[in-house]
Amino acid sequence: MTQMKKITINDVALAAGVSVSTVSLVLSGKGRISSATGQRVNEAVEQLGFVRNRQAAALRGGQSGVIGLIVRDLTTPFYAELTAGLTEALEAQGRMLFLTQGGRDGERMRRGFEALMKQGVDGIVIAGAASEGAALRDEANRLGVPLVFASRASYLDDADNIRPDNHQAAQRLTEHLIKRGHQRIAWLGGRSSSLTRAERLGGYCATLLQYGLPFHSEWIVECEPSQNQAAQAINALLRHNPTISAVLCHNATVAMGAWFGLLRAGRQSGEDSFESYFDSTVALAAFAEVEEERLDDIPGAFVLTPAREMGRSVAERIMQRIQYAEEPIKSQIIAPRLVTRK
Amino acid sequence: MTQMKKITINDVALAAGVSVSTVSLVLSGKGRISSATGQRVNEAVEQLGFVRNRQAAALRGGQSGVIGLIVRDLTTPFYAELTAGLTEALEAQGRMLFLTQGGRDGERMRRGFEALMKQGVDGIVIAGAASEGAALRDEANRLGVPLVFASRASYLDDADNIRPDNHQAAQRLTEHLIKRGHQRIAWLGGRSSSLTRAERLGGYCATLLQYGLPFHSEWIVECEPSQNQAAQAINALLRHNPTISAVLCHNATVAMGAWFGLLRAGRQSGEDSFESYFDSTVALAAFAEVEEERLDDIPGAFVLTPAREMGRSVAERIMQRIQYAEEPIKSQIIAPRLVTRK
DNA sequence: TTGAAAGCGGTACCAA
DNA sequence: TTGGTACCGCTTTCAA
Repeated sequence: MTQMKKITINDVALAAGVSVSTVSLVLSGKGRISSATGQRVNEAVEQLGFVRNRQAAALRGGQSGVIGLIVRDLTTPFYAELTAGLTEALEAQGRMLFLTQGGRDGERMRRGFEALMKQGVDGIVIAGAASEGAALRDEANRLGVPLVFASRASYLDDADNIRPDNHQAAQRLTEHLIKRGHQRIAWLGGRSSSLTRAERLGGYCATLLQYGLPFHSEWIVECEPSQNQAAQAINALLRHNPTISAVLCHNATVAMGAWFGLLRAGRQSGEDSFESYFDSTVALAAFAEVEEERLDDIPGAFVLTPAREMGRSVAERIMQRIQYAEEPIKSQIIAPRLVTRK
Repeated sequence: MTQMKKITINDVALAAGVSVSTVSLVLSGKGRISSATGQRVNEAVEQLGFVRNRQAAALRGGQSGVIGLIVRDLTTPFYAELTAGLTEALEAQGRMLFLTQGGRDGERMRRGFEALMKQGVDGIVIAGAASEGAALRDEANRLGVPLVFASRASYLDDADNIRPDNHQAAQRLTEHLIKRGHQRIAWLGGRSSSLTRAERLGGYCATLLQYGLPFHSEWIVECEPSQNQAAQAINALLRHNPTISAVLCHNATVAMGAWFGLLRAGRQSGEDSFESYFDSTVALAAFAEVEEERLDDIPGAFVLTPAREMGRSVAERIMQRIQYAEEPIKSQIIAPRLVTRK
């Protein structure tokens, strides 16, 4: 309430008894200024509570220091984590993030893009692009704005693209099971329309073949991300294919559902020992979206995509692109991390 | 690649054969302009692919149309959902969001605050404030910037504050159990240092007393948000207090863990029927962070704080504050929603 | 109905 | 080492 009027460098200049250009120089630490005036200016700044207006600065010369993000859906743990990593890295560089949501089907991607352009961002990140992506890429480079894509599966080839290595993730998980003695490994979860799933399935199949293990299409079952459906699905699967000894789950929800299903089936089977039933029958392994320390009751291995790290990589990439306009297109594939318990 | 140079209203004015002021008027739809020139200008805009620079606009005249968010931790589902609701509502009003993270202990709140100020935001939202909050509130109103807090429990009194009604949430959940015939209801989860938990416990106790039901401090057990620990904790609890017939879980993770624990205990108990064991022994109910359609295997009721709605309310509140500077301080309590399954 | 011109808060070049 | 000053892109009186 003390002072409602905005303080500008003029006020500072006046108070310090110097010119605005001097103040500007002190602020940006550019020209060689005598420590005496430097002092005076800084004192004035302090005393008046001056806050520099970056918009004005950006208007005149350089960059706004702001990069825009169009994220598919913040509510998805993966994207939330990615966004967190991205802001972290940007803030560490004194930059900021403009947030917009694209929507699950990209309905609002275009609007977001335009809003960001109006705000004069230095670059744009699109996390989880929809079909709209290609058009925006063209638009962006028509306008000369650096654009980087981050996604969960392969995307456009002729654009910077950072994504997880789904193939390798599946491979590692499958290999892990094989090395633990499993020969008959099934797949549970995901929708067949998912590209991420397709890439993972590729890694799974490849690994099975590589080890000369059987592969049956009936062992690959789709399933909505619901615990209940996963529980039912795994039991149906095992009932029809009792020889299956391990199941790869497409995500944590499915894994939990499967685990619930197994617990109940185990009970119903009338086995004597709880432990022996599961250890001797079905092992679980799953793809995790983020660090799942909380889900520590589910036995088995997880492979996770370090989404936060991915976010940091995205930050670096976009900053490079801003720095060197002529940087060639470059994609980056983030390696998964295998986490085994117990 | 076609045109790297930025198009300004000057270019448009030139192309349309009018003055910049005319273009500006057309753009903002203010002055009365003949539809003829209106046409010409719009064509030029279209043709040149002009994008208006909001920074410049904000510099001269009014607001930047941007509000800043300092969020404790985007990775928490609750805050992610809140943020999503907030951006949604803001975007619907043609405004945008600057995102910064404050950190779990508010380490980076101050930095974020200053960065936002430099960017010239119209207002600031702090979601999940730490101790730093009070200082920032003072700072904000020294600088004359509207500030709104959003949190999971009560916070500062002399500031706008939007939060869930934890008391009522616990009350409804407890009442739900009582009406289903439960008389001996325990509490599982949360840390005793949590204010949210304290408020919920208040509602729980109040309701028990109100119905003349027994209340034992041994029935209230702390527990880390880990499935495993929850599973162990519930079993220990029930072993020592076999008469307990229902358990309130502090969050979904604890609820799942408890459910895992019950499933295993049920098996080990050697009951004949899976269903009967649980139905006749322990019912679960839980506080959920967000819509948990995915967690549909856990039986029992949930009460959830509509975080997304909360985000929208926050958006409205901050916009009001921006609009009417002299608006009095006002807090808002968001009612919970009870969800029962089956 | 339209145009000219004065800023908004800074930056940066050119002189002093 | 400093000061003067012409912009940056747009809004907004004030005249024409």
